[in-house]
Amino acid sequence: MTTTSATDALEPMLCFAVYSAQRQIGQIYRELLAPWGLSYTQYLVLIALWTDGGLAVGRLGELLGLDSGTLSPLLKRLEARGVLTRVRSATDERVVTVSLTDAGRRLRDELADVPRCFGERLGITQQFADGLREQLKALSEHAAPGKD
Amino acid sequence: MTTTSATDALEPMLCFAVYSAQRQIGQIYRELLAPWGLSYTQYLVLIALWTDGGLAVGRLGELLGLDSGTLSPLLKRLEARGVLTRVRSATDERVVTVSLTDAGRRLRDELADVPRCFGERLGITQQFADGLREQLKALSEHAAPGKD
DNA sequence: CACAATTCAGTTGTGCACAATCTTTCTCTC
DNA sequence: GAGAGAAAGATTGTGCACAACTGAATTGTG
Repeated sequence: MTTTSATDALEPMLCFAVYSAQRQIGQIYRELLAPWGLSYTQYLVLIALWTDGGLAVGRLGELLGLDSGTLSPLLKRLEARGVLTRVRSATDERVVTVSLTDAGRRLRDELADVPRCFGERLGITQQFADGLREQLKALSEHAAPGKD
Repeated sequence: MTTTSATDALEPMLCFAVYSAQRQIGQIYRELLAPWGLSYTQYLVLIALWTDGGLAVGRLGELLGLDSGTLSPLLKRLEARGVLTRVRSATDERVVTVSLTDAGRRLRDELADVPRCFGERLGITQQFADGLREQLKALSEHAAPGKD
């Protein structure tokens, strides 16, 4: 018995646990956001913009940890959908400022239930979620490049 | 003061913590695996095959939680690199069995240090890693679709 | 046996993530 | 103010993840 299976090799790896959890979470959000045709990353961008209107692309990238290679096409798609506008700054022509349209602001109300639905789908207590989040934050801080 | 910034909206979200952690982990593996030109997912496939030689594509997918849409091209690339072979089963022509070549088995030794290097880069204790892994596992089990 | 349903892998299409590169604009220094 | 360097965003190219579909092989049922 207990023939060594590949499961035994993968299961003890922290990285695999994070990788799997992230993909399951992505799956839940995919279902929750499907009615609006939004991806998880697009949802994160909206959250940022609901709080801070008029963000530069670079600032948005800092907040989400994404570069222009990811954000540029993503923002273009959201603009094409009429959710936001991309306007080149008058004072610094290099900067593009991203702002929500009325439709984009309306999404805030329409998507108001998403966090609650996500919590229900996970079925964990707030304490558990907060504890896990704190530990992941600590992990991220350790892993951070620590710019020499 | 304390003008509400988008950071305050993103930081309390567990999903964002997992998302960020996963991408940081991916970054570390990208650097560690760069000398071999392997992606993280390719590395996971190798781990599975080092333990269980001769896996069907479907079984590999079960282990990693990936479908053929992801695995087929990935395995094709690894086959082109001479790391593994894909052979259609004689007893059931639908099944393709994936096996390591000698070169693929040699990678096991060459990559033996990767887990240790990863642990060092994270700079956390084994206890912390294990605790986190257990919690993520619990999260995944809660999140699992629970096939009705 | 026939044939409907299922299974397995592959393919297609979309979007994200990231490295590398490019262009434009700005800034700094002389 | 001219030119070197930096900064901001876009573009290109690669690979992963996943939905949807295709085609071939197998299984189950009558």
